[in-house]
Formats: sequence, C-alpha cells, structure tokens
Amino acid sequence: MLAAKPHPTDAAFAALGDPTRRAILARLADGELGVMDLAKPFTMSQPAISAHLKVLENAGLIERRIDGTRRPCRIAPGGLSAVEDWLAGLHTVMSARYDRLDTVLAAMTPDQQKEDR
Amino acid sequence: MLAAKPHPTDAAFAALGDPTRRAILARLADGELGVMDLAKPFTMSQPAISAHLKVLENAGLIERRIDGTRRPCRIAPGGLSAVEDWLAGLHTVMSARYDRLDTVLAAMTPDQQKEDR
DNA sequence: GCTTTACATAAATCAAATTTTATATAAGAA
DNA sequence: TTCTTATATAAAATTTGATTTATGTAAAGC
Repeated sequence: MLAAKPHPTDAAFAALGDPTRRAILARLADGELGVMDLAKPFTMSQPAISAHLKVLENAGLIERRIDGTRRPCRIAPGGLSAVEDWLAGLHTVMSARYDRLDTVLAAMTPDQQKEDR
Repeated sequence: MLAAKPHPTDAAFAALGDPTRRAILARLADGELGVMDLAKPFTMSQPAISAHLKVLENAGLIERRIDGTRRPCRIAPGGLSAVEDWLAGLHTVMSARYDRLDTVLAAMTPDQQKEDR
C-alpha cells in the first residue's frame, strides 16, 4: 500500500489530531508550564494529561526539562516544520498544476475549451 | 474543561491525522481522481477508501462532483485554511512572547539575567 | 525521619475509528 | 435486457486511542 512506512510527519499530524493536545500547545505558546499548571483548566485527570504530553514529546512538538520535582514543558522549536512543510508542499503541487492548466487553456481556442466540460 | 465545544478546525485536524487520508490529499493535489483511481495504490478495500473520502468531505477538505457513475474528487479550495490559520496563530503568540522576553532582558543588567537560570 | 507535592507508570476500561465482507444501486456497454 | 463498472451503505470485527483508578518515586519542606 502507499504510505506504508511511518514517516516522522505521521506522529506530528496524529498528535495534532487531538483537540486536548492542540489546547496544550496553544497554552505553551505563551510560555513554559508544568504538568499541574497544564492540567488545571481541564476536567481530565493528571495521568491523562501526562499521556498527552508524552504523545506531544514523541512527536517532537514539545520538550521537557527537569526542575526539582517539576517537569516544565515548552514548545519544541521547529517541531511543527514537518507539518508546515507538508502543507506547503500541497500548495506547491496544486499551483504547479494550476499553471499547467493555464498554459493548456491559453493554447486552446474558446470552442475547444467548451468541449472539455 | 478547556476546548470543550467542537470547533470546525477539529474535523480538519482529525482528518489530517490519518496517513491514508494525507496520501489521498497528496494525490488529489495533482488533479481530480475517481474513487477507483484513488483506491488503486492501496491494499485497502474500496469501502475503506470511500469511508476516508467521507471523512475528508465532512472536514471540508475535498469536494465531489457527479459524472455518470463516477464521483470524481478534488481538493476543496480553502479547506486547509483553518488548519493553516491555527498554525500561524501559534507562531504569532510565540513570537509575541519572544518580543516581550527580549524587552525584559534588554532592561536587565547581565548579572540580573544570570539569576534567572 | 515524615509528609507533601509533582509527577510517571501500569492495568483495566471504554469509546471511537478503521477495515472487511457482503450487498445494494445506478449508469453505461453490449 | 443483461452484464459490467463505479460507487455507496450496512453490519460486524478489529484495532487503536483516550481516560480512569491505583500506585510508585523522587524531590522539597518541615
């Protein structure tokens, strides 16, 4: 099958698929936060948040450091680039195709173009 | 809890979370394709592909038209903007924070800055 | 040392998503 | 009309993912 081997991009996209994880990232955009701070706005349990943080870390979207008993999290610089590159790639292919279509249509007379619909 | 109400962005991000669906989008970037054409590169069954297409359509990422017995799919213009806007928003918040930090540090003497580490 | 705080990890559960097989439908071809 | 092609839909099986409860651990504070 196509796309059989797991690309590193996969983990990032999968991680972003969950709204809780996106909310976590959005809060971290404003600065470093510990697990308890992150868990506070949610009704979810702390282990649930920890699980989400592990997913985000494995996807390369966040980093953690150690500060005594706390594990402050921050957004990993460049962690989103794989995602953004993939999206940009789509646009590139699409506009390349658009340009080709443009060239083809320009070379056709109006009545030839009508036949295509 | 935070992020309780499902945002339209959710469906798009969730749809992109699946590698098969991203592969489908990538192929559609090159132009319209019918369900059978889309299914060909995969080992998956046709109903499985149809299910993925329904998810992509509900997320506003693709559109379908009717051509006899075929249902050609194409990428929906602007379908990805919610996703791209969210990502751009993250960057905005992060660089705003960066600027604030910058200002704060600039106002501090070097030895004051050392205390922060 | 004892207690508390801030986490991680494990096991179990629950729900949702994916996928398959089987079947239906509708248009086109013969 | 009959056969085939392109697809959808339904039901069931399977897989995957999210979440909880319970418990462990290590650092900090007293």
